[in-house]
Amino acid sequence: MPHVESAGLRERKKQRTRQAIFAAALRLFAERGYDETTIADIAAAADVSPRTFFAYFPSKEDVIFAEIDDRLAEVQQRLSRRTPGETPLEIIRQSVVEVMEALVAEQGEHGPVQVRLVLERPALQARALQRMHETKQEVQRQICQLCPGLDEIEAVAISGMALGAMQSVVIHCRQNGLAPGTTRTALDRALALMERGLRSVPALNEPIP
Amino acid sequence: MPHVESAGLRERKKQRTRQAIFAAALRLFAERGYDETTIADIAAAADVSPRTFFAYFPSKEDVIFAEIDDRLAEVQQRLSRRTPGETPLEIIRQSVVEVMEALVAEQGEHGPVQVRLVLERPALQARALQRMHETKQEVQRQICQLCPGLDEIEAVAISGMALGAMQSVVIHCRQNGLAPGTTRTALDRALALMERGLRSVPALNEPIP
DNA sequence: CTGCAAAGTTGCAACAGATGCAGAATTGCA
DNA sequence: TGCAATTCTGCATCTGTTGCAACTTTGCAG
Repeated sequence: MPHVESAGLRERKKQRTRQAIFAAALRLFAERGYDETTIADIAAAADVSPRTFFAYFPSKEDVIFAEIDDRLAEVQQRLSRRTPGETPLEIIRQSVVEVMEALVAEQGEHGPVQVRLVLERPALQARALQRMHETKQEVQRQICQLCPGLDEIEAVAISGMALGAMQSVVIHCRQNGLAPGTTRTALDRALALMERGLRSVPALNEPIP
Repeated sequence: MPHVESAGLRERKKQRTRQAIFAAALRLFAERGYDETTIADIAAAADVSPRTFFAYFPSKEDVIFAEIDDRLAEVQQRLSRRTPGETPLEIIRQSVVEVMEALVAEQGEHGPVQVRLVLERPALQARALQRMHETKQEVQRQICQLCPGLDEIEAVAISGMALGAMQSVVIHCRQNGLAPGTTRTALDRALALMERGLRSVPALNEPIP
């Protein structure tokens, strides 16, 4: 019998096929655009039948989101393993930063294409926002667990606030083509603002003429 | 020539047809569910041809969102007309409350069905979140215009924070079946939290054991 | 009242995404 | 080598969506 190693030839072949479909799809998306690429095109380029595509990805959208979803799931896992000694606020800050890093990671040659497609196709953007909302709920659950003294509504508000600010900052930086480092700085400023509160911003508290 | 009055028989008839399609669709969605209702079903129930459906709504989803979109557009319009004397912070608060009220308004007999569908169908939820994001950007633009002394990143963060908190609170209240009044109270608490800042919450700033 | 042009409606054909099903091909292992 | 499980494939089908051309209704001028 085969050992743990690579979990069998069968499994490896499956991974190779999946990767072939993924690579073919992203290449075609980059060349002709998302809507202009059909499942049949992708299947042909990956040398499988159109029907087989759906054995690997539940939908066309999922080709783009599979990786991002994996990374977000990983972050969500990590959220539950916290070392003592930190304050909840520090943990929230750290969580938000980690989620951001999972989102802006542009792995390999396809990352930039994924990001561009999500930003310009409303349907894909909608799905990304939904995934973000799931993450928000996960963060909220963690906050509730971490702070028994905190009302549930407050936990909801805090997670919504933190992830909402992050989401807007990331999208804004992306759309304006800012460098990744700039995004991180912007996020830090946003989080600082959240911690200090809006009352601390003079520009917001002076009556307008 | 016809006067302003009802803008002609033609227009009135169009409105009636639109309403018929809308009502038929919502009734069928409530009875059998969204996915289980086809365009053909809706058209038959509204006594028009399936092709005509698309002359009134660009897609099946739009039957559910047309009204909400209208209300949100109206709120966005109102954002730009502000009376002097208020502080930007007061205006932000007011804007957020107005957006919320546009979202939770359950007009007529179909409102509750719309809300339920959006909450339980991921695809519809995704679209709702996307619309919310557009509103966020509109609020951001207003903040920028209102506070010339404010950095753009900060405006982005503030709108993301405010609308993000509101969004989470509304969804949370909906999913737990809380009364509308409770939602308003919860939103007020969330906004207060945002104004004071997270540093003001003791539970967040004590190290966990 | 009548006819014409504009606006609205409809059927038809076509395409793409998605799904169920059954048979063919492949793989793992005894 | 052969069997059983797994995977791949073709086929039929359904649904949403769009373009097109023909048909019908409506508004209005003469």
